[in-house]
This record gives sequence, C-alpha cells and structure tokens, in this order.
Amino acid sequence: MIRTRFAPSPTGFLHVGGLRTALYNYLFAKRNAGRFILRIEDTDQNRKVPGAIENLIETLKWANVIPDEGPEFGGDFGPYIQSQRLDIYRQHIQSLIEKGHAYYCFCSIDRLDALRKQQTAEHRQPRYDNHCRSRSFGTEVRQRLSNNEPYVIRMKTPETGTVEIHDLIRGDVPFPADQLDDQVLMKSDGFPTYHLANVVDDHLMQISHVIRGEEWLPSTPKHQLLYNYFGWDSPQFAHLSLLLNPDKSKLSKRQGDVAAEDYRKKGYLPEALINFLALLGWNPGTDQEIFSMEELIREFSLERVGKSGAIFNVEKLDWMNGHYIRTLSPEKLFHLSSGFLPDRNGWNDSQTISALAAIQESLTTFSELPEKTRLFFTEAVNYDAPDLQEYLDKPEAVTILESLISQIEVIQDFNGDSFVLAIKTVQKTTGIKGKPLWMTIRAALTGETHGPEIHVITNILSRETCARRLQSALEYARRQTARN
RNA sequence: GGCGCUAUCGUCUAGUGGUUAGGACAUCACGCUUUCAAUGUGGUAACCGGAGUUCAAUUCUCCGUAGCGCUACCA
Repeated sequence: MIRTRFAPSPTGFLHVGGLRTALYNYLFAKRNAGRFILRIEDTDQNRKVPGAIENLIETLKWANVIPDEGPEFGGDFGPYIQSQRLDIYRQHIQSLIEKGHAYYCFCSIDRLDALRKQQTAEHRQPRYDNHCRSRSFGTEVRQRLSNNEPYVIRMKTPETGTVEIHDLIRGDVPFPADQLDDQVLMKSDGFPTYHLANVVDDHLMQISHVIRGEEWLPSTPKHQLLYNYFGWDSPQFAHLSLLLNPDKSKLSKRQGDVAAEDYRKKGYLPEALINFLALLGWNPGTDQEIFSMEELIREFSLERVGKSGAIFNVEKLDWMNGHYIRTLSPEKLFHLSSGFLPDRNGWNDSQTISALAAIQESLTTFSELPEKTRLFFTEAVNYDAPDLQEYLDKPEAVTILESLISQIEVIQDFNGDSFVLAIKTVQKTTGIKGKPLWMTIRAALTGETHGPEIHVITNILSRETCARRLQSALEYARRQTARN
C-alpha cells in the first residue's frame, strides 16, 4: 500500500512551495490507489502559531488536496499531531540509548555557542565535538540525571565510511560519514527534534514514500542511520527541487506572495493554482498544459519530476487563471466571485450575471472585478479622465449626443441591436462616422475608452440608464466646449 | 569555509550520440474586433565554459564556473 504524507510545521500560512509538496504527495498516492496523510510537526514550541493548523487545513481543502488521514480527518495511525505523541518518542529514544546508538549530552547552550564560534574562527566546520559521547553509561550520567540537570539526547553517528541514500529523483547520493553531526534527537524541553519524530512517525504511520523539499536532502543520511538503528526498513525518498524567486533565490516574501491563501485572496481559482504548481517541476511528456485534478492523478509519476529549481512565474499563473475563468459558466462565475464584487448599486443577481458574462473573457483574476464592472454598476459616470477628452471635449460630441438621445427616445424595442441601429442613424444625420462617433458614444456610456462591445453593453443597460448617461455626457460636453 | 544538489529560449519545460533542438507563458508583427480583451496566423529567442571519449557531443566522462540548499536543543 502506497502511503505518502505532508508534514508541515504550523508556523504560519501554507507556503505555495508547501502546497506543491502536498500536491505531489497527494497525486502520487492517488495515482497508486494509496493514501495521503497530513501530519502536523509541532515539535518546536517556540515557533508555534495559534490557528495555524486550522488555517493549513482550510487552505488544503480550498485547493482540493484532501488528506485521507490527519487531524480532523481521522485514521488508524493517530494522533497526527506530534505534540500529542511525546510518549511514543520517549520510548523510542530510550531504546536507542539502550542499544548504544544515542547518549545523554549535558553541554550547555553557552558551551555549544562558544564551540561553534571558535570553530568558525579557525575556519573549521562548525559541529558538535562529541564531548559527552563517551560517558553514555557512566555513573556520572546517572548522578547528573538525578540532580535534574538539563540534558539533550544525541544520536551517535559513525566516524568513518559513507552513508548512501537512494533518492527516486536524484539517484544514489553518498555522504561521507565524518560530515554527519551527532544530531540532537531530544531537546531539553523533552520534545523530540524533527529528525527523530519524523523517522519514528513515518515508520509507525507506515509511510512508503517520503516526498519532501530538497532542503531535507542533507539530513537524509541521518534519517537513514536512524532507520538502521531501529532495525526498520526506510521508506523511499524523493526530494523535490525548490521554488524560487525571479532572481533565483529561495522563494520568499518581499518578492511576491508566498502564502497559498494570498492567491486565494487575490482571486485566483484553486484549479489554476494547482495546475500551475503541478507543472512547476513535473511534466506529462506531452504538449498538454491544462490539467484537471483527475487528469493530474491519472498522469502523475515521480519519473517525470525534474531536478532543477523552478522560478514561480506569476505571468503564466495569470494566463492559466484567465483560462480557467473563461471556462466558467456566467452563473458559476457569479457564484465563485461574489466575494470580490463591489457595491452593485441595486443590480440584482441575474443582471449581475449578464454583466459578468460581458467582461468574463477579459478577466485575469477576480480582484479586477471592481474596476471591470464599474461601467455597469456605477451610479454616475465620471467624465474627467484625460483619455476621454479627445472625444468629449469637442463640439462633435454635442452633435452626436444630441442626435443619439433623440434617436433612442423613439426606439420601440430597446436592446443592443436597436441601439446600434440608432447609432447608424446618427451617423447618417450628422455625417460623423468611424472611431470619433463610436468612441464618443462609448465614452459617454461608460466613462472608459475600452470595454465590451457597444451592443453588448447596451443589451445589459436599460434605456433609462443609457439615456441618463448620455444626457450627463452631453451636459459635460457642452460645458467643455463652452469653456474653450 | 565544508558537504550536497542543480545547469536547454527572459520564464516553465520536452528531447536526442547525427533533429530545421519541440511546446507553453511572456514578447513582437499581422488578421479579426469601428475600443480593450479573447481568438487566429506568423516571427524573435536556448543547449554555462574547457578538456576528454567518439567518425560525430547539447546529449556520455572529468574539471571548472555559476546558482541554490544544508552546515541549530528550527523545521
């Protein structure tokens, strides 16, 4: 049974890189009829952020990357929050000590800091000097323990040889054993470190494939050692390349949004974000670019995951989001984007839906909605914009608008087509045609120099609204020409 | 500094011991649209460098260079 896990620490929001890791785990599990587990790694009490777990789960649900097991999801391998598994870790660390693979360390933080400082100054590699290693079973240890002296527990790493790990994406990676530090497994507050908790839980939760970020590659030999010490088979490893900023540094705030929910708030569709993230490091081997979650599950494989870091390029995400928006029915669009709509000024739902349909194809994200729907919802059009003056600040504007106003008064059946017919009549009677004619009317109707086609707009706007706007544009044009 | 990972258009990437090195985004031009967008067509644009192996190297090997990661009682 294939079992994968996403194991974030609840230190804030779900990073888009984290979402991608979760996605790949999810896809790989689903592709192989396996299960996807969410485990919360909250072993650092100092970095815990209240509400982060709930937020994480909420965002995963939004993205449709739903765990089969985890906090809130249940499962037979819980609890799925590490701070609730402290006894389990203690037992396992104890067995390591008994087998001689781990030892008590009473070195103070101060001593460690001084040591590191000295090593750095001497251009040596900063690492633990194994000071407490030889006293593993001494009476001194028992003595200090009974004195309640603070301590940590460290793993013993081999002094020579190499530890080789096998990675599904990178192949065999050998690490010289003398590079491996005697890693702390249990901190003085009684909490395990990542390394211990991770290995114990992955084993106990029967994780078959560890798919995680590349930043974990250097510590994987330590994990491999731990599996050996416990006498366990290790899971398969697959280390994913990192997501990068446009300047190729590790994706971070300040150069853009990194929290998945930032994209949600900006009006991106989860389908677009997921599709985009899936293609950042994985490819189907075909020219297909647009994938539903079902298609991703069907096509995904670790063999086609790339090794190099990928820049998170928002431009392609934008294109993809626009694409997904265009596939929506106007009703669905209305439903999904309602939270982004400005004051509708009395427009009811069905009117709003037709307005949305008119601008749908020009949308990149929902956050553009206030600006793009203004021409419909606005109470009074503002004609002061500089690019409008080319059309409204002219005597022709007065002529056109006067003529058009009288024309639309007599229209029998007011709609986009009849409005266009009225414009043709204006053209005939005034002799003004082409861009000056049409742009003047567009400016008068919408206060914009671009937007949906005139007949689309006037199909949605009522005769009264059109008449009112044309009238105020006419007054504006008169004022302007009088002043000149 | 040490250890490790990585290297094809600006970006995401495909691909091969002999290819006109393919696709997508972006960009440019043209068409459509009396605007914008969408869309259609076409264009510009890449194998990090040096050795080696080979008849032939973007592809294989080594070295270099660059970028990134790790180097905590953080994950």
